[in-house]
Amino acid sequence: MNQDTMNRGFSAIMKELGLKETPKRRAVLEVLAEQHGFLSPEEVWRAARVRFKTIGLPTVYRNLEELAAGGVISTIIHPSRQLYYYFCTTGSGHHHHFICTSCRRVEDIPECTVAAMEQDIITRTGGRITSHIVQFNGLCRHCLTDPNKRITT
Amino acid sequence: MNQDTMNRGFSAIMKELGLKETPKRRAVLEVLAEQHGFLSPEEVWRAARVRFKTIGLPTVYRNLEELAAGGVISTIIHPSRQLYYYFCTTGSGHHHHFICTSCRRVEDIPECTVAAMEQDIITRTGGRITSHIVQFNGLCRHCLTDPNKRITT
DNA sequence: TGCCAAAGAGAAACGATTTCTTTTTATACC
DNA sequence: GGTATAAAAAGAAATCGTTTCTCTTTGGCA
Repeated sequence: MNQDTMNRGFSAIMKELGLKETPKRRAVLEVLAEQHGFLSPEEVWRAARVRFKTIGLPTVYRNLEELAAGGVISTIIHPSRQLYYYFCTTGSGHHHHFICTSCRRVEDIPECTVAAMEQDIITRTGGRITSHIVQFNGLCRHCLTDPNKRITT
Repeated sequence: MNQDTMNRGFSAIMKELGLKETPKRRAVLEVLAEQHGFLSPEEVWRAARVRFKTIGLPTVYRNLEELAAGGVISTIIHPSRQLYYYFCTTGSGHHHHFICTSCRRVEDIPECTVAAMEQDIITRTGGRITSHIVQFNGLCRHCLTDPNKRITT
């Protein structure tokens, strides 16, 4: 994804979500989009500070939250229960992931599988599902076959 | 589950896990077993303090963790990302849940569904799964049909 | 160009969870 | 039953990810 594509796409995204297009907000999104895997809020902050001498950690938290609420980025709950963020290139909409705890690679889980599971639960319990956490943690095939292929960035 | 059954079962559980059978540890387990739904560590602590004037919150945390590691109780990640605990009466082994965020009722999700999903991901990605979070949050049929049926304890 | 609500800075608070040190206690062995 | 020992617990304090607060700045529209 080149800089132009990114900028054009990001402007549209901000507009759609009714968010002002500020440099800080764009930076937060850019940092994530340039990344292979998921990042912690603090990691996003450190990367953003390279461009802006002053950018507050609360600003990063707020923007990550807003962008995640808008479905632009997705949240990853690490086994440590820390929250990480990931830029979904697979387009908009709710996602589920298989995350590599070693290299931080993220792979999509087909929505249909989750939808079927959800329908099964609704039928079985008679309840209503308001949200869910479906996430598989492990080692991707790259880390599995050759630990040196590990991406640490 | 009456007191006798509980005590006999609990002793065996402690022994199996190689844990000393202390009054505090038994209390933590009893508190959870007497409960309809999931509890926070602090709620367990408050309930346990009724029996013991002195029981530390760290003690509760430690015991909950040990018992969860042993598979005796299961963890629930609330949408707020707070950790809750739940005593599984469905026997040992890994479980998945549909939790009611209103009355705290917990219903099991059939393991087969999750297993199929896991196998699908392994085949598709070529990776290895080391852990997962599969949890559906919502309102159970009781809370859905009649909010007054809500169990708040 | 100026207005104004949204956004951000920086400091401070928050709160769940963990760590540390000392004391207590359950269990194994005599 | 008495004792050694390693696990367990108390209580206080630290940790640290996250949020809140107040004041200042700024993007977007009239």
